[in-house]
Amino acid sequence: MGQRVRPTRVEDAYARLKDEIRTNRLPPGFQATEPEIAIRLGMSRTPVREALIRLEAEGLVELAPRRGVRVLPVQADDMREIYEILTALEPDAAASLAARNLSQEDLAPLEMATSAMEYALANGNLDEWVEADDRFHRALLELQGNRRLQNVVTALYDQAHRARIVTMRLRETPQKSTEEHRAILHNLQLGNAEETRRVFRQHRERAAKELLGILDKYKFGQL
Amino acid sequence: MGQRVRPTRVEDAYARLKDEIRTNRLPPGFQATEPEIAIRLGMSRTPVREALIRLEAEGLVELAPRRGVRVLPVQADDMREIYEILTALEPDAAASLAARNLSQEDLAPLEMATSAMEYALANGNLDEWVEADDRFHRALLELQGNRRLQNVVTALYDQAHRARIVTMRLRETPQKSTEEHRAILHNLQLGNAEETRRVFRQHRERAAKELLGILDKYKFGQL
DNA sequence: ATCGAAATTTATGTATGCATTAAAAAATGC
DNA sequence: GCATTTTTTAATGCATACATAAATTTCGAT
Repeated sequence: MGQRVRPTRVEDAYARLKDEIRTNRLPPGFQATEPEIAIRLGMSRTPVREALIRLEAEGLVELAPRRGVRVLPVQADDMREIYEILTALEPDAAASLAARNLSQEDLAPLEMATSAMEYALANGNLDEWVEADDRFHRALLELQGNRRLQNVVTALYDQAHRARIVTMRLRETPQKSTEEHRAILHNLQLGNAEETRRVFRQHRERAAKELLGILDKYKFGQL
Repeated sequence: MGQRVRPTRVEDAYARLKDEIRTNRLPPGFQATEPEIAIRLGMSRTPVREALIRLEAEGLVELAPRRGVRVLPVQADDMREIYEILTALEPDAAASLAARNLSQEDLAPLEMATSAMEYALANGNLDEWVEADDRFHRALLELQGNRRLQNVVTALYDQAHRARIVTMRLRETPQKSTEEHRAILHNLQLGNAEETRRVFRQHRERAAKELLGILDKYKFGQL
């Protein structure tokens, strides 16, 4: 299979930093210099720098000229931008997938993710719910196949993920959202492209509205 | 204004390489090692490397383990991916712009780009036509305002640009395409969101079909 | 001539060194 | 005290050094 290459330090730095950012352990606004990060990760500045360039390209950090790296905040306006794009992209992708009339087997990853969401919801496990939600959307993209689309959407998810973690606790339980996922899956199974698109679009628009409402309401200065 | 910082070598390397790739002076499939590029650009490997990482993130080159950099080809499948995304994004963006009922003045950049296309078409200046077309789409995005959307679409344009240059010569004159731009602009002026979306979507779908037809027909092994 | 092993070359990943210059701190004058 | 200048500190951009390992060539044996 894919020749196992020994992981490089750059990859390590990239993965670790990205994970810490995604999970808010390196919170928005966090700032540090290259040497500081290098020491923390136990390597020289070179691989750290290269990892940071990648993270910057993905929109997770900003490399300020003399102040080092800053983890970018995700504020209401950012989420507006992100959801605007997702609302345009995902329903289309789902519709094209529905048109392909996939087998139950092909759709299994979506079925599993949906069930996991329902299960997590029933148990009030919000973190797990968010993860399952993520899996659903990623699996859908993978099935759809457009690699560039996957990259674009994934990058946006990674940016939005942090805000979602925080707002998760400030909203009602995601009952509605879970039902919508089930409905999307149902329409994918039926191969109903137009209805899939409609339901998905509505899902995104409702979710965006809800999330933005919370962000505006609580006015996170630096989220 | 934005404090003029002396351009760094990384920026220089990035800009030069990107331009050479965009214009096919570094054609798809071109391959070189880091030291080779460094010598060509008159700098050490370090800034070259950092520029290459950026270009890789943008999907223009591939950093193969031991073979150095390779300029990525843009084949039919790639264009299919790119146009699928653009078809989902741009019509939506245009529609949201139309809904804002912009003034003639605001729309001036689009007017100028459209006129330039018509002029270039009349004079059979295809290179200029492509550039004006590019300006139209970029101006529209800028007006629309979503920064992330701009980045995503711009990156896709940069990838597609090279294929467009080549196929330009193998197709009929872009009469139809030019008219469609005029129609899009017209609907933006009228503030007709739904019709703007429809016309734009049709524009994208027709353009994609045409371009893919040419790519499939001529079967560019390595474009 | 053909194959395989050993030697050589060289691209990469990473560390380190260093000049430049921004920022912070200290010192000076009012 | 407060503002201003000087000094010090230290972060970055870039060059260079170097170990490792892949690729290539050389060489020898059959």
